[in-house]
Amino acid sequence: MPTPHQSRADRRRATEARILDSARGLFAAKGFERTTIRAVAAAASVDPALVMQYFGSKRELFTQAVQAFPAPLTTTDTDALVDQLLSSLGPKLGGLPEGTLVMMRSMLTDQAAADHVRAALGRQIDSIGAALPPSEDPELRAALVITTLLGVTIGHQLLSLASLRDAPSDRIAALLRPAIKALAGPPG
Amino acid sequence: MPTPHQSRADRRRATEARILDSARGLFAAKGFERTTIRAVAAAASVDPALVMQYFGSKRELFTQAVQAFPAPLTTTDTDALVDQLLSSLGPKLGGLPEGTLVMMRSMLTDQAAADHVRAALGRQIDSIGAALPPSEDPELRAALVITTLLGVTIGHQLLSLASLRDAPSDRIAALLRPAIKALAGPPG
DNA sequence: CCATTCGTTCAACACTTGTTGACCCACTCA
DNA sequence: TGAGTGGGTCAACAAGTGTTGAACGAATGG
Repeated sequence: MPTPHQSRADRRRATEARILDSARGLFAAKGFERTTIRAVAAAASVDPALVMQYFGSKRELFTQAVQAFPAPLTTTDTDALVDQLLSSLGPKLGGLPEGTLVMMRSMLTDQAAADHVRAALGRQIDSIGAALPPSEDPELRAALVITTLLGVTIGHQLLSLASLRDAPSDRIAALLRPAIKALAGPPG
Repeated sequence: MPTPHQSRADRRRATEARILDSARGLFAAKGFERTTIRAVAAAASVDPALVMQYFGSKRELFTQAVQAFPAPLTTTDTDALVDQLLSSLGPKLGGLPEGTLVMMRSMLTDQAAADHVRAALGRQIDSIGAALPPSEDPELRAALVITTLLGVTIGHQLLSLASLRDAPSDRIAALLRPAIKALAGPPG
């Protein structure tokens, strides 16, 4: 049912966006391997061949669906840094962009996704490590901060652990804050 | 080259064990989907059909390769509990059984693995929640403790983040301890 | 020493996957 | 109105998957 008052170019952009959305949803839910071009096409009410024509390959579709992992943060104030990190967990429910979930879902079973995540987390770790109060191993502390948040996010968003799903996210943040601060370094 | 002084039954058990080992290694490295029966068979220097005859199906092979997720812990002393949890991260390098890594590798992309992990973590959370000092949300605190350790383990064992790979694991444990205690509850 | 078990292999099936090239037809535009 | 662009579909291929049934051949046991 073609929406009226829409130019051919508009329709094309719309179709392309619809495909990309379906892909993101499926990749986020099932990962790279288990998401099939045919399923994406069906979800977008389109022929599989069209997906190929627009995106070239399944891999290319994946990278377009992912876009970017969160950019590294920079703050010199530890408290502000912690707040910023915690807010990325989701002010309400599922606060991080779907493209990020797509990456996380596939990072344990797809080489390309793993490389991407390793690099992105590495950048975050460096940037946080530099912002932490002086201590013996700022980079290791930063890595532990990041992996802690990673674990909580996985349990919450990807595994849907009941205890986390049912908890208000500001409560989660409140409980997490002292732990993150403890990891970050010497009080003060 | 058949080892002499080995009965037919012995050889059969040896072959079966060799297949299971190859399977565990591949499942742990690449996950359920990307591990093929043919690859397992090749790694065990055996025909693919033999794998089927011994294990029935790829799924069955997987569950046999996994065996059990860590059993829930029970201790009433918080400090001892924390120590026990930290030691599961690996006294030296990679302290947890390969079967556990197999599960973790596939939990984000395989429904059965996800269910298994959810259940196992749920049990751990319950058990830890009951052992925690009285507070408002013992179960939520327990969930955060577990997911924190999960995240660090993933970063360390499955993603091989450089900052974690290069760190002595007792240093990791030392940095983690205060954070876990902060999550566990009120000091005392 | 022969019949038989049984560990093991061979060859094939049925199916799904990513990917491709030919084709159709509604819309644009001159 | 009539040619032509281009969004979209159809049908098929080649490769790889889990899985199966028949067959082989060395060790066994009577």
